[in-house]
Formats: sequence, structure tokens, C-alpha cells
Amino acid sequence: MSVKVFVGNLPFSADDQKLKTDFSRFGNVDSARVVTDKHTGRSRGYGFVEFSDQASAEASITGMNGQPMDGRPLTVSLAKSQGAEQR
DNA sequence: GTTGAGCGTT
Repeated sequence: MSVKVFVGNLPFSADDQKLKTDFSRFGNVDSARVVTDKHTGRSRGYGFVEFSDQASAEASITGMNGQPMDGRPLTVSLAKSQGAEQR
């Protein structure tokens, strides 16, 4: 199964593809998505990254959490809605 | 035309 990772403090110039590119260095990214506002269409400044393996997710958290991207420190952590099928 | 805590979308 895939593991969801919450990514916050993202630059407004960041997008889902940028997240996937940056997080793909740590493992296989199943899908990366940046939360964009539906009313304004602009990025809210945070997104989610889905890894195909939990080890890759933790590796990305350890490697990207607190690290400045585009000039701003990213907040990477396990997403809340992990479900109960990740084991 | 902007901004900055926050856990989306089908």
C-alpha cells in the first residue's frame, strides 16, 4: 500500500510535480498533490505525497523535514488520514 | 496584482 505524507510550508511557486520530483529522490512516489484552493485556484501552501513504501516516506521526512526548499523550510510529517491498511 | 497555518481530492 501507499503511505501518505503531509508536506507544509511549501513555496507558492511549488506544485505537485515539483513535490514529486523532490520527493522522488528518497523513494518511489506514487502520487504527489499540492492542495489548491477551489475558489481562488491558488496553492494553499501545503500538499500531500504518497509513497509506495513506508521506508521511503520516512526517508523523505528525515531528509526533507526542516530543509529549506526554494528558500523556505518544509514541514514534512506523516499524514493524519493514514487509514488502517498500511502495515 | 496579495499571503503563510495548515491534513486534500474522488
